[in-house]
Amino acid sequence: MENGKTREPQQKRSIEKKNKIIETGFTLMCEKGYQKTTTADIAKAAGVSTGIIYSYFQDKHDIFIAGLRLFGDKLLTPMFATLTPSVDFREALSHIIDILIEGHKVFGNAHKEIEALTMTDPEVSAFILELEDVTTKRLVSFLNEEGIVCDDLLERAHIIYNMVESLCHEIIFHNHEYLDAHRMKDIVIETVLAILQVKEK
Amino acid sequence: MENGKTREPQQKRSIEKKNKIIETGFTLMCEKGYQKTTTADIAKAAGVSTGIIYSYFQDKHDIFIAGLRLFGDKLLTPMFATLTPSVDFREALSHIIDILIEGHKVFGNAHKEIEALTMTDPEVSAFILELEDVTTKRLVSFLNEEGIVCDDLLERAHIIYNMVESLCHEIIFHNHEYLDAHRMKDIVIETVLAILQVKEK
Amino acid sequence: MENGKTREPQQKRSIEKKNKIIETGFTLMCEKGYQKTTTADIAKAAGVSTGIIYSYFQDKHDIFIAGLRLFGDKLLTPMFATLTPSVDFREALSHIIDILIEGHKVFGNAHKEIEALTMTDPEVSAFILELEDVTTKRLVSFLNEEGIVCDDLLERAHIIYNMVESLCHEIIFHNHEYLDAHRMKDIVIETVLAILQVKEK
Amino acid sequence: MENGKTREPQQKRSIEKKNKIIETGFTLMCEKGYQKTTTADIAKAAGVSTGIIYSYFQDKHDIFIAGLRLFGDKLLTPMFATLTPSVDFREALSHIIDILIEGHKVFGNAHKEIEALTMTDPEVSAFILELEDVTTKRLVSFLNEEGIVCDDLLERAHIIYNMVESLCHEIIFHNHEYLDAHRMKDIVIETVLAILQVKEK
DNA sequence: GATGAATGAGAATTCATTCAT
DNA sequence: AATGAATGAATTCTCATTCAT
Repeated sequence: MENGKTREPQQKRSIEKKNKIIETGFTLMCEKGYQKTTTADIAKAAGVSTGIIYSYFQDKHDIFIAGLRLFGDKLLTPMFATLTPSVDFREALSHIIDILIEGHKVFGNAHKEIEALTMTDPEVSAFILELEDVTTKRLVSFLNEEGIVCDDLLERAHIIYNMVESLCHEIIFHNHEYLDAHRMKDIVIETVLAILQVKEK
Repeated sequence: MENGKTREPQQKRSIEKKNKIIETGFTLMCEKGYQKTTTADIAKAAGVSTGIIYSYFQDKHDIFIAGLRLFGDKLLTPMFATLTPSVDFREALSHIIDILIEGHKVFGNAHKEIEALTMTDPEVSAFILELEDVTTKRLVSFLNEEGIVCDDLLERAHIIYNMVESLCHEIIFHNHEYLDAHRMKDIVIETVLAILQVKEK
Repeated sequence: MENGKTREPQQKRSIEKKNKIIETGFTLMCEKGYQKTTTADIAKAAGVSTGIIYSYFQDKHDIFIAGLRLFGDKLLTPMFATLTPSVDFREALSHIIDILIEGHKVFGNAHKEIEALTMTDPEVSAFILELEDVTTKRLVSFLNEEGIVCDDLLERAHIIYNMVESLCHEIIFHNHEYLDAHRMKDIVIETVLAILQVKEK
Repeated sequence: MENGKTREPQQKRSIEKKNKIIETGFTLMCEKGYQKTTTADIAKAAGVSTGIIYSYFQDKHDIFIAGLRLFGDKLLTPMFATLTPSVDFREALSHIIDILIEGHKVFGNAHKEIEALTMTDPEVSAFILELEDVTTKRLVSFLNEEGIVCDDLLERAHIIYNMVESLCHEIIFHNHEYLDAHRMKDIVIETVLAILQVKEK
């Protein structure tokens, strides 16, 4: 943790400043892209000097990782909170999707940027894989609790994960005019049920 | 088209050289990332001088776009060729997925890189949307030919498209150790059939 | 002296603190080099805040100068104390050399660093020249007391000074494996006597 | 040699440019000090862009090392050429000193700067030690040829080396007004003879 | 048409110094 | 008096692009 260069802010004021840098910096990186966001941009947007950034972070990359963790938590926490046993599974699924959409909005454009960095940056790669793992496995254990057990549940859970994720993207960015997001949501719910019911036979 | 700077090569030799730059450059960008690939890298890998690149392309970005078009075609052509009426739909689906996996291998890491650029670069964004549109719509018309007709077929086709895409990624990169790619393929086929059969009732 | 910015500490506590900064700072600068020693390094090593340094010193350079004066005195005082009339000149010379070696150890690497700064920094330059002057002249007056008088005694004294200095360096740092420091000391003593005896004829 | 970043100029024009950078850069570093000389300064003084510097050198330090080698040769070559058997040893000595003075003028202020860097920079350190070794050993073999043989000749040679060096400095910079350089030269010659004659007994 | 040396704007990072607390 | 967080000018180094040959 300690590297002799960066320091952990102790005072409330400084902690806020550090968080401000993470939030503003990460947001900027997600909006403009990692490469196109300069440390000067981040400093300006966060209302601090360039120097202070290097008191709290080793480099630009470090800010990105910090942002990743912060927003990763913001995404997972409410989602996991939703995965409680429920009488109406369909209803629960609909709710989970809504939660995920909200969570994804936090990341915004970041998702693509993060996935691109995944390819070249081992630290980002590790984080995003971990995120997918945790989510998939949490989903599996939830399904187990719901009484759904089968060999390939991990695979099914992952397919569901990807399907919900692309649904989120479509809903958030509405990239394709000819697609109706609400219809998609309904189809996804149907499909998820189909994926899981297959095994209930 | 003409901008007074770049020129369209007329001679066979020059056309080959231009294509070499596109292929080598695009491949490099996909492997190392757009930003981390320098024009010097591209020139060296393509066996040309840095200067000549600017005879054929306006800038680095232009090479990427050209690569996108070239490989877009390489991806779509064989895929579309496969979508011919068939007695065994399940068999056809399996074949399509295999073709797509092959097609995705061509892009390799590019996919993520391209999607990241999508966020900031309108030209890339337009291209990738166009690609998704063409694919989705072609899939829809194929399904229509197969006798599958319904209101939300576009949405269903898009969901299928995304599901197949993430399957491709998992198979190519095998990011998650705990997932069995072949099982995933089977589930995807099943699920696609489920998505489409719902409407056959 | 007063510049409206720095102040002369009155309290015992403050005087100690100022001296601590000079000693620690100067030592650090001599070990790591002037440029590579940051004010943060000095503050940390001296156990004070970076801010307080600027209460006692105008800038980093000022600390170096202060260190120079402090250690200059530490070097000269014992050396001069040794230069007392003696029956055995050779014995006295040997003792002087030992004293000088001790004195040089205090400076350590500083010597080179100081001499380098001499070239660009007038204040350092003036100080080091003054040091050499005082030493040379003190040596001359000592020699005079010993009955050695001649026109070019200043020049001879300076040559002796340089010879002893490079002997000190060799003994302290032992840069050249193939040189025997003790042999060198003997040769230097012999040579010094030779330099001076010439004039005794 | 090859590091994939810097390249060795092939064309006459480029070789001249590279040498210009070394000479101008090294001179500047010697005049203003290593740290105070920026790459921008060097580029400006050499009449080139900052970028081209990094085509030929890895960094600023690399330029310094290159300068060291270049001027090291300029110093040693004429000196070694002078060390030929001679009837009049005193005359030869006087000539050697003159040659060394000329050689040292090339380095100018560099000497002190180099010696300071010696303390912190292993590469500079290695170079300067090598230079001293080569010179000392060459002097010893010359003395052997002249018929001077004794156990501690290396030590004597090194003392002579240092004595001549400080003489050079005094003559070039004339730091101490009260010293007469010509008198010093005479004393040095006398002393050198004394150092060597001791062994002729 | 082709080359690759040269350019220089731009980015990350450092650190002496200041200043709010 | 003392602190140490904050500043921002200054510096090194990179690389897309140009241009003399």
